[in-house]
Amino acid sequence: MNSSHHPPRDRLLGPVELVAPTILGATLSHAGVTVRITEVEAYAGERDPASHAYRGETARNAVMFGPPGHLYVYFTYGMHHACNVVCGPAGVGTGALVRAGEVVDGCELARDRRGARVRERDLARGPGRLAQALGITLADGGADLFADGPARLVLDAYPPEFVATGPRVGVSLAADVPWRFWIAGDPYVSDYKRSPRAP
DNA sequence: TGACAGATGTACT
DNA sequence: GTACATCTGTCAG
Repeated sequence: MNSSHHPPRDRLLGPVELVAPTILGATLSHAGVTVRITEVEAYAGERDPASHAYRGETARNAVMFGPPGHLYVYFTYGMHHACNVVCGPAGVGTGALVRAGEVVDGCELARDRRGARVRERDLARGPGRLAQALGITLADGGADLFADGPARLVLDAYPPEFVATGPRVGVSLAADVPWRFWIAGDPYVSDYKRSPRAP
């Protein structure tokens, strides 16, 4: 149930490290697949050395400097896409990386995209896997998650259970800042890996 | 469990 | 031109 009378987009305003955990338990849908979000990370724009927005706005990260509730998609390691929900007011460049989820609808489609041999638990466990399961690519960058488009975010289940906190995965700067949030005990959460370049 | 290849955009020199 | 990235799958041990 959703007791708030505010539009869902307004729930994404505020400091991203406080907003990000409220995305846990929400559902993200795209192209016939829906996932229940189990793990997120906060990236705090120009005040966060690990953020793509740390050095200010560029063509790549421009979406994060726009209004909240839009999808910032980036492509990395030459083969993986990852999805962020833009948070905070326009201009600050903050967002929440959606790191993992449980596929709750469209399992067949997700498996087609991820491969027939992939275990159900691994369909969307990890940011690259989640984007692939949902069929999200750079073409979806900038999509409004609260409009009548192909990508939709439904924020109505928080808090799901106890929220656990720890350092973010794979970041070499600000490697100890505890801005990774996941649903405690949930099996659909990725493994922690510290960046090999972290101090 | 751990090391590493894989492939390309981005930011910085 | 160069280093490296909000990663994943595979193979050695």
